[in-house]
Amino acid sequence: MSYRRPDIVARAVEVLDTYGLADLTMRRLGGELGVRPSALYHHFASKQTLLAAVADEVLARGRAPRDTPPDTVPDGSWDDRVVAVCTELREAMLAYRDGAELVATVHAFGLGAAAPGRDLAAALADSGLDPALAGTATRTLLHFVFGHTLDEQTHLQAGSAGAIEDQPRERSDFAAGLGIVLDGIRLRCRVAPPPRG
Amino acid sequence: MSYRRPDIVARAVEVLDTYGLADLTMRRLGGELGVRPSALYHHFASKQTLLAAVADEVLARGRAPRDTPPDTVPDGSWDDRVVAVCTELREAMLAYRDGAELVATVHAFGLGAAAPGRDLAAALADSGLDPALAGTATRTLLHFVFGHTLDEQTHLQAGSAGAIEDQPRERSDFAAGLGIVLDGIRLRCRVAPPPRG
DNA sequence: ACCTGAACACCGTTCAAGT
DNA sequence: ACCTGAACACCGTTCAAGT
Repeated sequence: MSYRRPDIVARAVEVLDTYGLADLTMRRLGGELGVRPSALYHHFASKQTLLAAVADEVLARGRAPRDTPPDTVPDGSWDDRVVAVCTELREAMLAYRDGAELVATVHAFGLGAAAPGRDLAAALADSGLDPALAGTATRTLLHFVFGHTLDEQTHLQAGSAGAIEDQPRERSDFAAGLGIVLDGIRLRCRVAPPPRG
Repeated sequence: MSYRRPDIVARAVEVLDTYGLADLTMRRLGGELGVRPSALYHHFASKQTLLAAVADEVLARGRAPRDTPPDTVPDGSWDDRVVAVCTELREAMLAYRDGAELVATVHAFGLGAAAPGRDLAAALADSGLDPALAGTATRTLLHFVFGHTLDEQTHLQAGSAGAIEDQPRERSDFAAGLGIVLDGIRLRCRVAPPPRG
């Protein structure tokens, strides 16, 4: 049974948060679990597969509890939902050391971390945009959130001293950047020209 | 004299393009140069420093020849120049295997690849945007170009077979995504409402 | 100044063999 | 089914010693 997989992933999250992504090695994780590194290959085909599972776990933990059942249509306007998904994604990655680097890498290589993209696509499906443009918009939003949060976390972790005054600047920068992308999208989903005044 | 540094970087670009970023190791590069790996540490303090130099070389080679002297104000409207810088950045990274991964990583860690950011900031300085927003806009554009091109190059290199039909789809997707971000920026730099008609 | 030789402290992955 | 033991083919980096 794949019954120990969750335990291995949970330990891997601990190692990630404590020592960083560079020190999350198969040998170190094995040592932490009291097991030879080769034993891990009975549960995961490769290190990349393991990292994908860790990225998905980080995202799952950062997911706000939804009071609506899974197959209910989410409430709120499509753009409010886009902001919610992007904000949640950023916060999920910031919650663990090197979280942004891990999730962005796993996503870039197509191994996992696909949930935020699905959520964004679902929200944009209600925007009235044609499917091709909605796909472009989804990817553009993801690139923004990944890129911004990677920068933010790198700078945050670089100087633990100056982190106190960097945090608010970056926080508003996230909102401002997201606003830029979102307005560009909004401009394309009105069939009629925007109302003047 | 640092007279061999350019030779080392040139060889490193060859190794990158032939074998990929994962195989661009100090040991392999040393072997390619007929030298022990430890000899490289007389020219570069670390592998990261070397990679930064390689990234800057890739960007320099992709730079279109400018017929204007360095300290001349570039011609064209600010947004045309933004499109030019982003297009050139994408093409420079696509010109070498794993170019996007290399340049994006070096930039994220703040080790190099700073020229495109400077060029974008210079263009946006003429947009009438206030400096803080211009900084946000610069970073948002960079995140888009890095993220898009990383995706594009990964998919391009994954299937060499289907690359023929993927290329045009991605090419127009780049223009479309850039258009979204650029329109969001334009919306913020008009003090007066846009002229109707 | 530039490079060698040799070492240090690691990696991911495979696989026969044990239980 | 799950893990050990041992190996294979590598890493980045340091540093005394050579020329």
